[in-house]
Amino acid sequence: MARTKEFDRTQALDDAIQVFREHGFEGTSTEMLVRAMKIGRQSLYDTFGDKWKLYCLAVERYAAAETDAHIAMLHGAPRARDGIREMMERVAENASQPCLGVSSICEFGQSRPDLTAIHQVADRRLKHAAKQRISEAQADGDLNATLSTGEAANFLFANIAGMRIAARGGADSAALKTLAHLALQALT
Amino acid sequence: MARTKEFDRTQALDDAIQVFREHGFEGTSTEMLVRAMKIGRQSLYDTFGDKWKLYCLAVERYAAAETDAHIAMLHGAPRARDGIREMMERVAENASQPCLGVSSICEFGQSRPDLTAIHQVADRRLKHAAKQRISEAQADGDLNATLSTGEAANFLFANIAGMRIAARGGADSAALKTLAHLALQALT
DNA sequence: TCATTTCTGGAATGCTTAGTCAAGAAAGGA
DNA sequence: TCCTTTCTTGACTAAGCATTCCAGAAATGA
Repeated sequence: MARTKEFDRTQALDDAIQVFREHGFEGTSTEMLVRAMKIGRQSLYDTFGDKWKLYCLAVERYAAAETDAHIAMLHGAPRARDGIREMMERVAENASQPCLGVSSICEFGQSRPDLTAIHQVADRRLKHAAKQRISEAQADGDLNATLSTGEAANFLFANIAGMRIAARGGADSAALKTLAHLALQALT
Repeated sequence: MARTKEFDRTQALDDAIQVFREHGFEGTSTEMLVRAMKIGRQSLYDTFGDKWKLYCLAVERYAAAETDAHIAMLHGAPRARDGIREMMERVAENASQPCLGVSSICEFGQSRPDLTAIHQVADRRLKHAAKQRISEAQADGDLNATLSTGEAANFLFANIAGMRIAARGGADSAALKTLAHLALQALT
């Protein structure tokens, strides 16, 4: 068998993610995709099926990467509370680029079961890690121990989404940092 | 001059708002609009110009009404802190329907100056009212007076957006109420 | 060199879209 | 009654869309 030219699927998918982040699903045409991905139209359809499947793959990959990054921050400091702060601060620093997770939830809500399933997988994993770390911080006396860890985690995630909307609406870096700080302080 | 049949522009615009809330700009076709608005296609173009102008009008009207409702809640109780709480609780109660403000910011970011201008008008008005009421609550000793009123207002707005994203992602009413409560408590 | 495989790019298909046009129905004033 | 205005309806145009088809280029193993 002859092994022949192969484009980098992962790179192409990352390029697609960038386009979907900026323009959403409906706002993105296949023309925009093939240009950004630098592959032929046929390769796109052969490799990814169709536009919707590609979008789902993009959301899945983005969510996994984003979850990894959140968890890495959560565990990036010995003290649990510092880890939580680093997670929130990283969001503030990266919020100038739109979030595909927020965008896809906003665009489709719960109307597409396959998309909802993708979100749930990432959500569960992140929530599990966050609850653990929140629990630790509570044990350290750094966070209010009367709060349920699940509620505290939900609050952090809602604030992350809020920060990202604020950023997309024009909030500057300093304002985002303040939001991150206030969200963390709320759990103290 | 003969006054003749006239459809209700305001009602038609409200119908358009409903469609745009659910499907966004790109996800809405003129076919969906004329059906929902119960007017002829020609009437739509004669009255509102084109799809984009109709969308801007819808966002503007929605933002004005939503701002009015927020402000009404803010002033719905003698004690400033209660007014702020009522604003947050109303959001929790109404969050099952998607927010056109969040949606349009998510879909277009800062890329359309006319849309950005519409948001800014509503934002400024709401922020002004919120800052006043926050300031009162601080004077009452109900809110942490070391916080800048602007930062506190931004925090509340970010939490409103976060609650709405959470709701669109499937959060139930109890979870939203908890988010509202935590956001308010954060400013104490 | 040749064969095999994969990617490319343009052309074609068929559907959907936004927006226009034109004929006529509805409604009320004169 | 007739006239004027506004709304409706369906047909139409022209562009854009996702997707498929096809001919050939690129790349590599034999």
